[in-house]
This record gives sequence, structure tokens and C-alpha cells, in this order.
Amino acid sequence: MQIYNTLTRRKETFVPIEPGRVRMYVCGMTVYDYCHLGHARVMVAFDVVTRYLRWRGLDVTYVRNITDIDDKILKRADENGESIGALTERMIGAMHEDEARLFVLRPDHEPRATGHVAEIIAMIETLIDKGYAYAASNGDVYYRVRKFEGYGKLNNRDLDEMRSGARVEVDEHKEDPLDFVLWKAAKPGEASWSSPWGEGRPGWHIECSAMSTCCLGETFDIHGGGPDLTFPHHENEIAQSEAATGKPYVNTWMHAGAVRVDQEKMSKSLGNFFTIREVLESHDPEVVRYLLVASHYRSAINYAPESLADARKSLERFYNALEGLAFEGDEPRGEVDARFAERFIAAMDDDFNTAEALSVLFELVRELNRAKKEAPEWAPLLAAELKRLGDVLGLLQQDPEAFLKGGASELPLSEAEIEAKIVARANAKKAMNFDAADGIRDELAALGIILKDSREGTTWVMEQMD
RNA sequence: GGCUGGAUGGCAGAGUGGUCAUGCAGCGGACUGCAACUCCGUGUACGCCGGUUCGAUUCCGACUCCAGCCUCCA
Repeated sequence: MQIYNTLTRRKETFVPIEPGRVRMYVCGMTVYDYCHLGHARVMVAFDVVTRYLRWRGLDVTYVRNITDIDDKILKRADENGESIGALTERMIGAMHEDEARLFVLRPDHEPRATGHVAEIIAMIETLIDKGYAYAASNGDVYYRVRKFEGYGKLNNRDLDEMRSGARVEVDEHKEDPLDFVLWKAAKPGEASWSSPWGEGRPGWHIECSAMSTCCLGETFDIHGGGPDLTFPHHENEIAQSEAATGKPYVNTWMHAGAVRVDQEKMSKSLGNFFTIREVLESHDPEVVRYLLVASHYRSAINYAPESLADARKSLERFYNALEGLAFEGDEPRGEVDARFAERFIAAMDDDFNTAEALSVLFELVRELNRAKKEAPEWAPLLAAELKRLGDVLGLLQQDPEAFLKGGASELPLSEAEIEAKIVARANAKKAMNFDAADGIRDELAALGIILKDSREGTTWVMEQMD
């Protein structure tokens, strides 16, 4: 299996540190607001990684942290007039709802920064003892960036070049403008913890070093995150952890691609973001997931509401193929199927190429549709295979009819009313009264209800607005 | 300015040194009373300029443009 390693900037054969076991840490959310589609991208990307590795028989321990103490949280709680705890609990609950709706499986562990302050303080003390950190006169503790030889290796950054960038925050308490904060002294009235350097709270970067080490050990297999975390966040994590332990921190760094809007990064600071819950108000969650899985996890995607319509059409092709077939997800499969799974695996083994894997599934759909006509005994087997492989991507998770009928969205008529119309139309057809039959069909079509005739009878689906 | 990535047919989006991505849309045909679903067929696509090669969209170099990071951001 090949995975692209951001650190070495090439695809490498993935070999877990411990045979059969994969330890993965992903930087999670700072919970001061609802998750947007950029967060969804990361959640879905690493959900696919986890699902696939497990499907291949690896024992994955997936850790994704929650940053529940931070300047923005303090500010937002203050603005809302609620406590920090109330705000973060509310946002964590919302995040769990969002990810569940997107068929994202929960990580095995979700450590919170506020639950690991002791480990954070211990790591900072180690760094001070080893000369990699210093307490400043203002109560802050800083990391001595120039002391760490490998600084910049993840981003191919040269320290002196960065200085000329001139956007580095200069602070009289720092020895060097590049130094970053490990422990932040509390201002009067702020939430704080006691430490050897006085009352304060952890810096953002040290949280992840402490929590990942705490949950997964000093060296682990995969560290993931969003595209904007490579610098400085992950660079700083490497500096902290490797200086503290003297061991390599992470073997494979993975970064998801950005979600853009009008070719600009979707971000809080630009204010051009769509929250997950906002999008799900008018779109099926699986359509959103499909959109994210249809492109390679590393490539940037440009989000336009119209792109959901395309995703919807593609998913409809899958569900149309599955509709009306009885199949069991894990039934033994006929040997005719093997080549689809083989190609699916080959695609996924190549740096989780979900786009190519999906193309294999579409070929399986074609085979299934042919079988329905020509070899009906094979159709359930092919359908089961399609469902089985779809599961690995977290797709095809719904009942086909339910999906095609629009899921939870409200029907303009009751099911019984629609069935009555269908019977009336069948009678009209039987009487060769096609004008009347077509009239009924047009009437339903005007309400967004599309009829589909087959040998087995007439079924209907809802036309979607996605 | 430094560092990363990207530029593929009408749209989305993989990939490859020389026959095919795939989905949507379009076109022609089949099925159907007509549709929908489905099946069959159908596209002189690889930013620009050079180089390597028998042959380059794919490798190398220059250029143009786009995006990201260098400040909190997934």
C-alpha cells in the first residue's frame, strides 16, 4: 500500500510500526462554532482511511482531538454570555450530530485539551529541562525554535527566509521572533490552570503533541489534518515532540485538500464558509459525502451548490441499480465478482484513490444492470458486492427506495395517495386510455413524483432539488 | 520574496510514454403505447514554448496562469 507522505513529498510504501496495528492521530476541531465543509472534508477523508484500513484487516486506533480551550473560545463565550463549558459542550454535540449524519464513524478516542493539562505541563517541563523552551518574564513559556535542528523539514522552510517574510509576530518577551508559545499566562479573570510558571493555559501546538503521545505513544504511524495545518502547527508539533522524546514523532503525514468557494479557500477568516448543518438543510447527507469522496482526498475541490446536483445524479445511478433487489451485505460472493474487488483494492491501495475506486463501482453497476436482464440469478450477488465495496467508502448506506424517494424530505402527497394514483393510471392503461394515464403521470410529475414502470409494476421516486 | 501543489473533452474528475478512466450533459439506436429506469453505440481532452524519444497529455527545462502556506484557520 502506498501513501503520500507530506514530509517526504512522495508516495511511500506504508508499513505499520507494529504489524497489523495502525495508530492514527488527526487534528480535530476548535469548538467555538459549527463545523463547515472544510471540516467535513477532513472528517470524511480520515473516515475513509479508517474504514479502508480496517476492511483490509488492520487494527486501527483512531484519535482525533478536541481543542476546547483557546482564545477564540474565550472570546465567543464572552460574546454569547455563556460559560466556556456550555459553549464547547454545545459545539461538541453539534459536531457529533454533523459527523453522524455524514456517515462518519466516531474516532476511538477524542481527547480534550482541558483533560490533559497535566501531561501538557509535564511536556513543557521536559522541554525546559532540555533547553528547548524558556519561561519569559511575563509568565508565558516559549519554544526556542532555533535550538531544534529539524525545524522546517515538513514544509521545507528556511528559518532565515521566514524572518524576511516580516509577518512574524514580534514580541519583546521572545528571544527570537520565530519562537512560539507553549504556555500562555492568564489575564485576570480568564480561565486558567496552575503551573510552575503561574496561572495560565496551554498553547495550541503543545496540546496535540501531548495528547497524541498520551494516546498513541511517542512514535506513531499516521498523523493527519487539514491543509492549512502543515505550517506552523504540524511543524511545531514535530519540534516539540521530537525535542522532548528524542524519537521520530510520526512516520506518515497526511493532509487533506482544501475546500474552495469561487476558487478561494473556504475559511472562517474569509467568512465564505458553508456549515455542514446549513448544507444538510436542503441536501441529502450522503450526497454531500459523495461529493467529498468523488475527488482524491489531497486535491482541492471547489464547492458550488450546483456540484451537489451532479453528486446526486451519480448516487441515483447506484441506488437505481440496487432498488428492488434483496441482498445481504456479507453473503459469500460468486467468483465472477472477484475482479471488481481486486481493482477496487488496487485503487485504494494507491494512496486511497477513491475516484478510481468509484469508477470500478460504476462498472459494477453496469454489470449489475445487465445481469438484471440477462442473468437475474447473478443480480443479488452483484448487488451485494456493490454494497460491500460501497460500505468501505461509507456510501450506499441507505435503503435504495428511501434514498430515491427523497429520504426525510416532505412528500407532497401521502404514500397511499400516490399508490391510488398509480392504480388509477394502471387501470386507464389497461383500458388503452393513454391520454388519461399520461394525465395522471404528468399530474404527479408536476409534484416532483416520477413514475418508473417495470415488469414487476410501477414504482416512483422523488425528483430532487440538490 | 520563500516554500507547496495544480492547469485534462460542455461540466465534474482519475490516470497513463504508444488501444478504454468514470459520472453528468449531448448525439444516434434498443426497450417502452409514450416516458422514466436500463442497455448498446458515439467525443481529433490533456495551459504555453522548447528538449529527450521511433512516439509525450504522461519524462526534462523555461514560461503563463490558479490556489495554499509563510498571522488564527480543517
